[in-house]
Amino acid sequence: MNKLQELADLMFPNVKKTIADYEKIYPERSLKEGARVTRFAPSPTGFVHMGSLLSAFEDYKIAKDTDGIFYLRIENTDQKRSVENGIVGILNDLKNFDIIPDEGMIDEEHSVGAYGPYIQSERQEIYHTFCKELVLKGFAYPCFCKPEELEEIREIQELNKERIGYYGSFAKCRSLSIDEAIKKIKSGEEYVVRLKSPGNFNKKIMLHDEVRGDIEFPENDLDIVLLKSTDKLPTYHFAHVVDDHLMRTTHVCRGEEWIASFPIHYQLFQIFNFKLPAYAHLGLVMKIDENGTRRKLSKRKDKEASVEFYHKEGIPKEAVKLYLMTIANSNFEEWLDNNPNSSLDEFKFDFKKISASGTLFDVEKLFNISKNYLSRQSARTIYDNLVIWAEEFEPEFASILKNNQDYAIKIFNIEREVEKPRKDYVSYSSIKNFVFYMFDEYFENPIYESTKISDKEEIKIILNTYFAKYLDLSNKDTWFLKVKEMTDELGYASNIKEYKKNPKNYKGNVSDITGVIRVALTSKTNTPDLYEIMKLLGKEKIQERFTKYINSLSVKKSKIN
RNA sequence: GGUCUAUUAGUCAAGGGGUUAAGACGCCACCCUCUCAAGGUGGAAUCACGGGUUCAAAUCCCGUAUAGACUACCA
Repeated sequence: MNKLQELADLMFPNVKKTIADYEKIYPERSLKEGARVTRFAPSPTGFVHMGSLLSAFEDYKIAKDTDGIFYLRIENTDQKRSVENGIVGILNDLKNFDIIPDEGMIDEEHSVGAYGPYIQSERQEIYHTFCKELVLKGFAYPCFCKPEELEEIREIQELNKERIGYYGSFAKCRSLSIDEAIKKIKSGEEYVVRLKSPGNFNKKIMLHDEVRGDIEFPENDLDIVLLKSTDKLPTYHFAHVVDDHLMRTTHVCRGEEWIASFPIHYQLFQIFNFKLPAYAHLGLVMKIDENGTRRKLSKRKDKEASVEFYHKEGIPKEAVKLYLMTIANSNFEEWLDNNPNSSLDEFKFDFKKISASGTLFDVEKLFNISKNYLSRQSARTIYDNLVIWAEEFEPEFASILKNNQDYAIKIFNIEREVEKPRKDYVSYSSIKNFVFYMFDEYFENPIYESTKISDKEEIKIILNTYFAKYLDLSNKDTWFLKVKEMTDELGYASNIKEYKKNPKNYKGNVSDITGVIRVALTSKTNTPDLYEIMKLLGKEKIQERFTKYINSLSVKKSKIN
């Protein structure tokens, strides 16, 4: 038996299969011409954040636009980062945005699809088979360097202003004889498995990126770690190459942070003689941090990075999706404008329209999209979704809504379901502030905003006159005519233009009058259409609230005196 | 330090040799209007800098600057 074989057997005693066996188990997919296979490959470290959601979404679209396959692979080779129920969490977040994988994990333990296991911790045997073959071919070797030694190498490199890394003459264990390696392993020394890189840093290679075009890199000459020491689980680089080859991924669409390791991945594909998939490196989602500089949106530090944040805010997921689409493909907004009634599935992604530069996450824009989205929903839809949201985040409001279903829907229908609907709700969480005054439960001790007319006696006259003689809700136009009539009678201008010309001739104008009525009924100076509000409130409540308002004024006065 | 990427208004961006340099969000003004939210009209605001190439450069080339990513037995 040759020495290399002995070493390989010692390192991987349990490997029974060969790469060729796996090639048979996972044959090339028979998909129609041009169909793309993509994947989303997160670590189960908790919620999906905006950046990865965007990337998942692009992967999904890129596959679906061609009737291809989109699958979910869980990258849990770093066991200490894994979080309980992390997979279900990811699945739920994706599902929430209608991203349903065709293959991959479906819960913490199970998966569907013929190219599994789809969780890396269960692919150990595969990685070892591939790695063993590398050892046999002289492309991988055990490295016994301790962390301190690596640190030392690094310090020397920094001191001499040399390139940092484990390569060339710095790669001590590379030149270890096979016998020595065997001896060390037998004596129980800890080791990692490293790539014996055949690359030359002074040689250039040209790699193609679907988003950025051709990029020139130096060849990789780093002896990167393939298998980690303690559990012999693969590193990202190695797992990526093995998995994406065996799962027959055609398009690797991932964040820009990976672009620097592209030469490593290319080299591994070369060594194995595997077909290189197409790569697309997406611009990162950024934010401005406290120091005023841009940085990658961070899962840990930025609350707005989490999908959960928008859920709490009550931003409809459809709006988040629309926003993601607008930052994902630059021509999406235009397409939406031209195809307002088409299904989003009809929009096709284009690599050329994916931005290469990082995008600042723009919450204002999201709010605007959300506002427009909500304005197009029916009152019933608003009601249903609001109740669902409120049950989770504002239970009291939820029960009020449920006890007054028909009434609530009528409220939401004010200036809705018309050609140019009202646009004031930006999120479910914002709705209560727009409608609370319609419910007596929230109108027990209203805080009245101040009006232009502040004299109590005058207010009393206005409200009493209005209630006694001019409260006619039979028709919006006649109602307003009545209001104008009263305005003139009380010495105010019913015509605002007229008033502006000669303000001295009047005590005020019609908006001052309606202002008083509005505040009396709602406590607010700004509300939707007064006529609609009064119709819903009804005569009895109007009277009640007028009285309440007038009383509140006297209370205030006596307090001041 | 090294490698790579990016750079068009406050933000997202179109445009890839000749354009009055699109559009969206935001901002401002006016119009409409019973108040808002809208809607309408208009406006301010952009090609990072320096050199080339060219009759002509935001666009091509070379530098520089700035920002970001990577440079882990994290992904």
